[in-house]
Amino acid sequence: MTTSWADSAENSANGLARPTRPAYVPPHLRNRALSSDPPAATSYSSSSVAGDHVNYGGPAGGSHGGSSSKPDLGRHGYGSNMQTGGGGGGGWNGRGIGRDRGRREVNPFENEPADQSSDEQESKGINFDAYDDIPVETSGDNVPPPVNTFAEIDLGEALNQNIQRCKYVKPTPVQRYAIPISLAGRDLMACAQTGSGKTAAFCFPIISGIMREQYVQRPRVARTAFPLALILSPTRELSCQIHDEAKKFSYQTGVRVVVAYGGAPINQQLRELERGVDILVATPGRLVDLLERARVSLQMIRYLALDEADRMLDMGFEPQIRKIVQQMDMPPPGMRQTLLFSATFPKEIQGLASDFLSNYVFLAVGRVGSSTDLIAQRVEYVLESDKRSHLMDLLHAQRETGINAKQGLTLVFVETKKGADALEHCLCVNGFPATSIHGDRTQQERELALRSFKSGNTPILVATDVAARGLDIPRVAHVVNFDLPNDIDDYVHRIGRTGRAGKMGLATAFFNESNLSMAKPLADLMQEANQEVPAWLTRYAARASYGGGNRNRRSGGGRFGGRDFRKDGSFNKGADYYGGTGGYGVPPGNYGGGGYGQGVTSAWD
DNA sequence: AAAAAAG
Repeated sequence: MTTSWADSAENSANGLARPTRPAYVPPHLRNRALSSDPPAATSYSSSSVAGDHVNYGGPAGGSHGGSSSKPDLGRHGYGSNMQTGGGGGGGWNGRGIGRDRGRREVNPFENEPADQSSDEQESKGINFDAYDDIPVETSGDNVPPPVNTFAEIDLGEALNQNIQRCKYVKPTPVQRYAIPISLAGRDLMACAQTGSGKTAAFCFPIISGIMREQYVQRPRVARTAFPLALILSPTRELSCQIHDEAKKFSYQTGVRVVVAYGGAPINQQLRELERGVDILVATPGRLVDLLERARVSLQMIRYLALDEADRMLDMGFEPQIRKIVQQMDMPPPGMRQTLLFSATFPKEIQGLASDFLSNYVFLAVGRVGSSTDLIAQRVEYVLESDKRSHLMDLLHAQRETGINAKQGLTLVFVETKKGADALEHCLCVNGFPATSIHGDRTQQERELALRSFKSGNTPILVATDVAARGLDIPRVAHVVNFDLPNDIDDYVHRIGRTGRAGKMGLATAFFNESNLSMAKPLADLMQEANQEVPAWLTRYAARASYGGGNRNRRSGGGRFGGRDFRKDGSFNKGADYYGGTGGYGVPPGNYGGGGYGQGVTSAWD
């Protein structure tokens, strides 16, 4: 079995390729793929430093079934419609291959806020010390080893340039592990703390993979788009954010990214789809709509990524996700690569998720409480009737003491949409510049509110859980849980809107008798995160009755969903969170990949 | 019970 795509290219060029394996043809060879020219190995050799442990087209050793069976989806006639202009040196730079009908690609880096260079370090939030000593658990067959630098992974010249343009210096911990696993073609279930660079972790391998294979011939059906990759997320704003990121990563790679979500006119999205799509980022509802109109087909999907995967598979979303993944025309597990990411991953959801996966690698990055180490957590006992005035006291003090002096933003979570409107109004009336975001507002209003908040124009945002997950809003200095959620995982995601990219953050929660079910999980979480737990909360926690709606999923002391549920029920029953058989706290160099080094952070989501 | 996601 060949493991390098140079070999594959050679086989293909000689017309000997078996149809069961994908064959790579470097762009500079594509328009003469059928000639007898020997394939030159020069175009990529310079960057394939890590050939010893990162092999494209299949895992090294290739001994585990299923994992190497990359889909072969009618890939014939490669090079048939290729017209690379011979431009560029790198064999990877297949820009603009017959796509987009000559339209000039907008430079997504152009309008980047031209950082005041003194502030650049600050704004990019590269904190190289914050994640020094991160425990990692991997499990699964034959797990590909991590890398320490982007340079040792051959992602392709164009993508490397974009990584530089993004000013990512080193891969973050989750990226160090997840990218090689994905590049090896393996399915992946990954848990990593909020704000640790998950988006890039799944985007890089997908973009890189498509760059290698964009010669794939797709069916020609009028008005139907055939994306090669699908990225699903639970909210429209998160899909937009992922789309924006993916656009940057795929600039000048020839890989086209399109976003589709509800609440916005569908026509423009349809036009974008008609211009061609490689990676489709979508929310479930709009995607189902597009599938039912047959404007999108999933039959060519080779990569499926679910962001906030546990949320996507919980009660509200599961039927829609099953429909998309299992009841339309998407290739089954093993014929596609599936990547699931979240900061939390309850066991029961892992069970559901395993339906979508084939011989997957489980990855948990982050020591107990590692994310929340960066977030100072406070809990205050506040009666329902005192919440508003208490919040305004906080905001007022904040304004005085200058905790938020540097344009710090405050994100206030409430339980209901009506509550959000009411609180926003109350704050505005009292002279606090606030706006709000929730599912009853129009999409236009939602996006405006988010922009206004991000820009600091209205530095207070009142939000429902629509804003709890994934949104990357720099400079959120303070998250207030005006109403606590009923699920500790939701709390983890909410406070994760601050303390991102290695920076410090503050989270304040208002607790009262209506939050009794949260007393124990909250106290446990805070303790794990080395936070001071008020004595009154400890008393509530001790009193917390069994079964009172408190399904404490982490009775093992678990944090960040970091255990592979496949280990449950066997020898590990009742063991501590990371007490498994190995992989925990991987010592530097254990994988033969060189030292872990000191700072390992940089490319945050 | 609530929120999100199609119109």
